[in-house]
Amino acid sequence: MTEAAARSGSRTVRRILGEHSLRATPGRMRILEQLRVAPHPLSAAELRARIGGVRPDLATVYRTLDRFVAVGIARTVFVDPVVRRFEIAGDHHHHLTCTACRRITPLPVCAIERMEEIARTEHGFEVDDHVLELFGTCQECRTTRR
Amino acid sequence: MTEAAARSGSRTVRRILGEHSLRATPGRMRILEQLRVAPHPLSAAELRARIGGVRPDLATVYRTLDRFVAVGIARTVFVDPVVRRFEIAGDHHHHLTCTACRRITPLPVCAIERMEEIARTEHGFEVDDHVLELFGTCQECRTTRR
DNA sequence: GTTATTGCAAAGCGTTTGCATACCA
DNA sequence: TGGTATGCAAACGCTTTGCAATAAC
Repeated sequence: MTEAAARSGSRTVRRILGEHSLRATPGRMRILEQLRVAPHPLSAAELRARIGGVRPDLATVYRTLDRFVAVGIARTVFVDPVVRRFEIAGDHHHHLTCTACRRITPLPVCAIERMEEIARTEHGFEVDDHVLELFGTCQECRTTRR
Repeated sequence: MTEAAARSGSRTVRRILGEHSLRATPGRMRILEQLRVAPHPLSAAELRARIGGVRPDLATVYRTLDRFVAVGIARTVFVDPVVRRFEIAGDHHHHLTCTACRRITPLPVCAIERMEEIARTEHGFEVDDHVLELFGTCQECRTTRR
């Protein structure tokens, strides 16, 4: 990366944090930087490992990611029952998780039949199962005053 | 439940285990029974709690559920980042997870737009997010000999 | 200067594993 | 009877938390 690019990335990251009223600490900035350039959803430990130099503590990574999720900068990805994974909350998309090698590939499409076709034709990925869960609020929770 | 129904359920459970070459031990049978009558995906601890009398050890529940998943009797449901949930591997379906009360409701439909419509009209559930992950084998894993 | 954030260390919690015992086929 | 399943207890790995020190605004 050129120095100019790094400076511009730093500005962007600062701006994003500011827009969400989060203090721009060095650790946070570097965590957000990694989240932005990650090729696929990362666990907290993986994300930390990608940070060069003096890395923030794992606890800080978790706290920061929770914060990011809370304000909508990041999102949790459910593909692994043992590790929680995070990704930047940008365009809505899904993933191809290989059950053999566990590789995770982002898939920028979302109509299910169409997705399976694209997985096959463009990624040579044979879909044999999928997980689709809907989240929202049930009637009861919407009508009950809090 | 009547005695006759219990006897018939026991026979069914025995048959299912037999069909998968799994020994019909009391613990296994009771775990499978609970899995069959569960109204929604259960964690190992929740499932164990539903067993009356002398319950099998939690470790046994885990081992048994893993076994069930391996042979295709059960399936893992990804809706919670901290607990693994299991359900009987019957008809393909999905779930409505309320982000407020965490209640999980099965939804026996699977074309996404249609699902959202049914969630709204038949369950009064307002979908505002969903998880859709595809599983299968990538090209590389399929072409590499093992 | 105030308040939020961090590192460190310890605790927490769901899940897995080793091993001796008990059991099904 | 031989291989499998179980209970118990300890280990494990990911994640969270308390607290004093530090840094952002």
